[in-house]
Amino acid sequence: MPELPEVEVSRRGLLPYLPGKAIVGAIVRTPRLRLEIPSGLDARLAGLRIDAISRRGKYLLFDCASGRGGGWLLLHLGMSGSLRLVPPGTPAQKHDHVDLLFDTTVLRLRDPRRFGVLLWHEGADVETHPALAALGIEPLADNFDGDWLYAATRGRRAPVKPLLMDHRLVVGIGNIYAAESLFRAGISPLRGCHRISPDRYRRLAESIRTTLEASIAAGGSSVRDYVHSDGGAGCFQLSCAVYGRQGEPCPRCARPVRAVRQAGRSTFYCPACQR
DNA sequence: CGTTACCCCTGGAGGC
DNA sequence: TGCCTCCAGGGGTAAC
Repeated sequence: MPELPEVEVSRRGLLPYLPGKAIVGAIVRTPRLRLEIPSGLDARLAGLRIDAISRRGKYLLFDCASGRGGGWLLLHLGMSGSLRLVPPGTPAQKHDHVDLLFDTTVLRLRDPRRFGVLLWHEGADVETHPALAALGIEPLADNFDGDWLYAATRGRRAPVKPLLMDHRLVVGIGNIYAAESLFRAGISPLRGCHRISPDRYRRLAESIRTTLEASIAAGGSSVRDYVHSDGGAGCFQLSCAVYGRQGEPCPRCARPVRAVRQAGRSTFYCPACQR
């Protein structure tokens, strides 16, 4: 479920509760996620304090670097991961793999498909961690714009959609927001990135930014619910224009939305509105 | 470089 | 009711 907006909404949902709190311990029920959770996490975390929670791409970064033996907790929610805050003693349900224990609350990670990742980085310089070092630009950063995209795609010929989803180039854009951003920009997902003008790249960068920001804002309206409930509220708050709508009328021209397969993923677009 | 296939996992939907 | 196949919002690797 999580692309950048969902991760950011989760982060904001935790901000009122966790920073400044001491970690009492950790319970790892299932060490085998996509990568193995480092052993001894409980001993390593106990006594550390979470000073801040940041985000890099789809990674949530818990800054526990201030104390002796401190470092950073890196969390990727994969395809099906979600976080919730529950009262201490709340029984774990199926797929509740990890608890971070605080004195008055528990941060619980649920991830049915176990494509998530939970890693520990010793020391303060988290950006050097291998999972983060090769990541591309943040699409909500000030220096991300059409000119940047245009320059970054010179010398490449791949279709634009798989490129948008390549986190070595731009982070955080998954299958849904790639499709929605391209629809808003009027660009075909099949178009080679070398055949898009600077003007159209500007429009695309703007579409990416506004799509992500609108989604965060929509999820943000129910941040508490997202983190505190056991439902998926916070996702899908914005209806999609083309994603998942194969055969349905395009919201702009009413011709049927088409589905194709690119790089092993479903792509939805309007062949009339997107060129 | 770009594309494809396959891997990690579970669960839901739909066909029979 | 079961059993089968396909699909899913992520990402890594290897092969061609």
